[in-house]
Amino acid sequence: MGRVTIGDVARRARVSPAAVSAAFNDPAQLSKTTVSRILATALRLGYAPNPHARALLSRRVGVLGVLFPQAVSTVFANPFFSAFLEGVGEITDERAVGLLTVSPAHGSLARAIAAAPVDGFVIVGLDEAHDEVAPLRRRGVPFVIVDGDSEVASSVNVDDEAGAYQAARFLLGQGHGDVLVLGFHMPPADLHQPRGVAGRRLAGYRRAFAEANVPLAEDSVVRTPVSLNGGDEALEKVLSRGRRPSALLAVSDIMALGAMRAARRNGLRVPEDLAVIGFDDIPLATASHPTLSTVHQPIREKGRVATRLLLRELDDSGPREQIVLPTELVLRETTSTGKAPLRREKGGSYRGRRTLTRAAAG
Amino acid sequence: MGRVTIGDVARRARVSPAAVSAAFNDPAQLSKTTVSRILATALRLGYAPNPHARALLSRRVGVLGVLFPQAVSTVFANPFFSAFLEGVGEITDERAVGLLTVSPAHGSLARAIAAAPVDGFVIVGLDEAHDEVAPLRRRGVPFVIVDGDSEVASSVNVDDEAGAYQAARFLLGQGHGDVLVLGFHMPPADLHQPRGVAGRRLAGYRRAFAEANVPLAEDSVVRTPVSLNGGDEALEKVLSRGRRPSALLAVSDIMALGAMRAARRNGLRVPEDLAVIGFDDIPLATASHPTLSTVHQPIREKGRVATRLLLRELDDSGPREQIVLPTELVLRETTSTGKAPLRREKGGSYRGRRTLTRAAAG
DNA sequence: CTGTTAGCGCTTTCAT
DNA sequence: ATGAAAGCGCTAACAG
Repeated sequence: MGRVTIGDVARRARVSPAAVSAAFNDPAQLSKTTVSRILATALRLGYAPNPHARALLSRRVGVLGVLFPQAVSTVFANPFFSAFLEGVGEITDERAVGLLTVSPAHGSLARAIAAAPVDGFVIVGLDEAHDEVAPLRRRGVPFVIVDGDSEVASSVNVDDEAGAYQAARFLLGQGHGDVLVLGFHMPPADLHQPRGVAGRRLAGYRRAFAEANVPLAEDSVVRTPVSLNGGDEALEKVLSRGRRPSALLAVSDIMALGAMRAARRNGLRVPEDLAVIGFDDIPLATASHPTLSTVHQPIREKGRVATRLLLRELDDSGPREQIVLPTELVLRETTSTGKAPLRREKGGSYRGRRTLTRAAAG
Repeated sequence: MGRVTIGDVARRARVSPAAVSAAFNDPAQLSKTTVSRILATALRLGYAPNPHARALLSRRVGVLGVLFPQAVSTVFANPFFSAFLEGVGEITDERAVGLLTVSPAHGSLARAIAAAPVDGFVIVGLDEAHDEVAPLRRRGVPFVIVDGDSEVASSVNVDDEAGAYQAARFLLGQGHGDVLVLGFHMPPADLHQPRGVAGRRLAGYRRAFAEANVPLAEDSVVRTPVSLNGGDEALEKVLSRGRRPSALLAVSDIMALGAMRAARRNGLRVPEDLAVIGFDDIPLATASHPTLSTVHQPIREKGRVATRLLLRELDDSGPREQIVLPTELVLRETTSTGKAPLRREKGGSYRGRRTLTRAAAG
């Protein structure tokens, strides 16, 4: 029952620990017979190398961390993150490395980060400058930022502003007067100056409203958690106050889907009574009924790109890059007016890659 | 840039490495002034303890592994797993431990398992006797089996057979003659004797068919991947062959949702032309339109229970348990006939807990 | 209260 | 082709 160590195997096989190590890692340098004898005893004794000891020495664990700004349980409730993790998983699977999800949770994020046995981090939704990121830098653990600002670290973002702008402009162009906006729930401190993704999407909406000369009243922007229930309850509350918006912009598809459930429950038909445009284009957007119009962003691709960037940095200490992926308005049934054919409209630009030379980070 | 170690801090602070260690882990045993001096130098130098060294000594990393039988990218494509991970995450967050997902992937599962820096494993969809589980036992890493058979390890399952039976019986009771079954895609070897969840759900369906004296033809059971597209393509193919089933039983909600998409595309109305019952009761089942009738299983609860069981085993070396959670047929709109009120039917039983005494397991 | 000593389990020179 | 010895970074005993 007590864990069997390399020493135990060595003793039983009448060789040195070094020989056992070699038998596992570089069999060529041992004679065939010793190797097989060692392997046999190892098997018989049920020996498995201790990953921690190995990692301590090799400075490699074969694990990539993914850092979320929210509790793990909330993260998995949002298909956006699932899709993102699919992308990450494609690469980690291919490279046979594990995937460690870390989140703020009960204890402090800082502690969790500091203690995480990983070779590198993909950080989602946090700016490089964020306090939580400091311990990583301290530990000298390489990281890539996703959906957040960065100057020196590599990062992957999408053109949120342009996508949001397209969505709002389309709705306004249809003549909708009362548009309800479902935004990200956020700490009060950030409310008047939302940063990152939340800020960019809202800014896109606002630009369209401004251009169309339609005022966007403060009570038309409802902050709500990124979940089915979040969207559902947000619309429910608005409807219960007697307001009847004719269109809805949601910063996330899952919110939009939740809102549609509330709409249906309240006897509103989509899109006739309520036009809806989401954001993300999660796989379910095409499986809902009616199918969801939304701002497409390449979610899986985002995960793949970020992971490759990180892995490359780990392997080659390659250069840092800031990447911005395009967004695109996809019109489906929740905005269809009569029998008009569905349209696709090119959204954000692919700004190309700015490659930075290695900076004095970390 | 070179990582700073405890020794560096000790030297600069003019104390011993042990003092530095104490300053971090048990400040009480040091004088206040020394502690703050040490902490200050640590901060200045950018010191962070090395998790591997720490784990090597303490035999604790603060990470729980979750082992899936499929590639990570497939796993995250199935909301069932997301919901399960939500449950797991609730507990790991609470206890401030990380969550490492490991999957077969490119490299061998065995290697991945052996090398994973975790304190314990939640194993999903693999029997205790499975070959892949051996290395764990060898390493002496505690684990809990979910959705799989086990004799000595703790396990969490639901009453698949009973749930499936209820679903099939209901459909058959409605007089459906041509029922299509969407089953789990599986390796050819297992086809004629499916094990575990796949076997139990199919067995439940079969029992209902047998009782109703309706033959279940082999070509009425279509094996398909557990995903939106899997279900979509499966039904598409059947329809394209000219067959028009009046009802569909899917072993997974996500398949059912995919099939509904295919049905809609082919002009079939649900439930009028095609009644549908899924399995799992993922959150989306209530957000789809029409809402999905399904066999409810407490997915998040399953994740929570399994994780608590594992944690308890790690902490107390507590006793092993085999737990079976109940299932329940939930009738929603995809089986509604006319205006009949929705029904709930109690399904599987909560068999209670068999508590095993500690067995001689690795 | 603080410092010294001795490993945790493994790999890696460097001899043999 | 094989073994001995040193040490990765940290902490747990013990002494001082």
